[in-house]
Amino acid sequence: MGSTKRTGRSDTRKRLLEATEWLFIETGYEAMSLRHITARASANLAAVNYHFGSKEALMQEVLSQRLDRLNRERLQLLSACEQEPAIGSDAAAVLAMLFIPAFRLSHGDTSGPAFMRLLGRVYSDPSPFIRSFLEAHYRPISGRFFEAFSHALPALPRRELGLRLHFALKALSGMLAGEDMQALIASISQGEEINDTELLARLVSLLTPILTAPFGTPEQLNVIERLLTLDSITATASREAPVSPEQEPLRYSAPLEWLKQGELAS
Amino acid sequence: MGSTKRTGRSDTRKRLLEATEWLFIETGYEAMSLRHITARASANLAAVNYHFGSKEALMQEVLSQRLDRLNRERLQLLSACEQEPAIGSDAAAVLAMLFIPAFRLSHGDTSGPAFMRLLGRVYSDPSPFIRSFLEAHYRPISGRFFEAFSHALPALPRRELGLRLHFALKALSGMLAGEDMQALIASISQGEEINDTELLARLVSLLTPILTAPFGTPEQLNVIERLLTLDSITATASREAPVSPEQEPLRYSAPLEWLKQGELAS
DNA sequence: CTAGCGTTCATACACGTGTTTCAAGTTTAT
DNA sequence: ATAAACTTGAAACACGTGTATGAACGCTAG
Repeated sequence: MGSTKRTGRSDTRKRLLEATEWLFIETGYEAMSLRHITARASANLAAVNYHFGSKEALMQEVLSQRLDRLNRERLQLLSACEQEPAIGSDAAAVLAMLFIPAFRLSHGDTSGPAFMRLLGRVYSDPSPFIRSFLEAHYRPISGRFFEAFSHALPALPRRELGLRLHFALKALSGMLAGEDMQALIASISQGEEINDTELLARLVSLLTPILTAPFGTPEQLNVIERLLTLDSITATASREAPVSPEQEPLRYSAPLEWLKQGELAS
Repeated sequence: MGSTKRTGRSDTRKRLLEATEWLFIETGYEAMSLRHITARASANLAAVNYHFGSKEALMQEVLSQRLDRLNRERLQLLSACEQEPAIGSDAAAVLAMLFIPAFRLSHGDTSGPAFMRLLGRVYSDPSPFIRSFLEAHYRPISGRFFEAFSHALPALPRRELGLRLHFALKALSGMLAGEDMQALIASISQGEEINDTELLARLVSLLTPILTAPFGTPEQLNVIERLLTLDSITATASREAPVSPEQEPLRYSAPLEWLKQGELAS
């Protein structure tokens, strides 16, 4: 019997966890107040301090529940692949090993596609608490995957690899954060009848070049140099004739993002 | 004489602007309180409301002063390049046109390398005010540059282009935000005697593949499929033997990021 | 039934936030 | 010098935050 001290039938603890997860996904850590959480969970304000002790402990519980399992399965997949050199030494494959468990968890689980949004939030939330939690919980997996990438890309200096990984993961998290990804997954995966394999391959193929792209070619260098001179010309030209000390304010109206522009003309 | 209503010699307005910019770069919008600002500027708390009216108006002034000029010069450079088809139809070159003015402003100006950090902050700050400001002030340039990219990559569907641009810019902003970029620019540009052209070419060559990479190849699809089966095997295996209902918490210690890992073994 | 324990409730605390007020000081112009 | 305009100063306001306190409730075991 006596497993934990918890005996009674009270689902308010679970309701608090769900409400917290939802609000975190929707608004982020700082903007998510205990009063919002308890209101959404139909619980009393003091309930969170009774069940968890503090806001941070609540959040820690939510994140651990989701991310620990994810990272554990990522490591399992990596271990399983390291036996097969054909896969283990392919940078795109290693990248996919980071994707696939997250992708599966976001599909099969009760949370549904919300899991991806949670990943995006937790990767991009600026709160110090979230950042330190993330760094802490990624400590065991970052080392192993760094070595895997290093093994798949032996020609790349380790410092350069670290830079590019940082780069690629930022791109990934930025991608997951917005609703764009959900829209993409939802519309494409059933609208245009693409299967999971193709969608995953597409995502991976967008990311891998960040890791494998060669340094600037001579032609690129020429283009850059040409642009630099052009830029200095136009810049000095505009400075010689400063139209107004109060630089004319750019007119603006409704928000419009890159993606929406792409949607316009399909 | 009567240009504006301002006559007196009071530099507290300028001090407020500088303190605001510094604190925003360092801590972000929400974490930057008016009391912090006025303390750092050696001004009274009421000064900001007297000179600007509100915290948002203060921030708007700071951002306009920096970003309006940047975007104006970006557009100038784009216009100058559209005359030359050899450059105007190269995706890497168009990407460089976004970089170069920012790069120059961060070098020549009094603000120094802080300008890059400001860009990173403003691109990644989650505050609704910052986001709407950004969307508003990028309205005039996003359209023109989208067309430029579309012209340079005619084979890419517009929707796909929007997706990839969103992707690439997220990666860029994530890059600028951290201190990694400053460390990179500082150490590399004078440590390893690389010139600005090479550094720019390197950054551009990391970003362009996101725009130009082909869709998943058949070999990639095979790899993904193999990984998917492997993943489902390991996942079900671990689910059949659930070690503990309370999943064992991953042990963690000091923070460690990808980049730092790369620095370790040079 | 009743004592005890786990849980919920309303309320209060101490603090930090952006904003406002109005008196005092300082410069500029008549 | 006197008046007007501009600028600073200290204090307070109303609000939202995370946390703490006891009293009341509900169930279950003795």
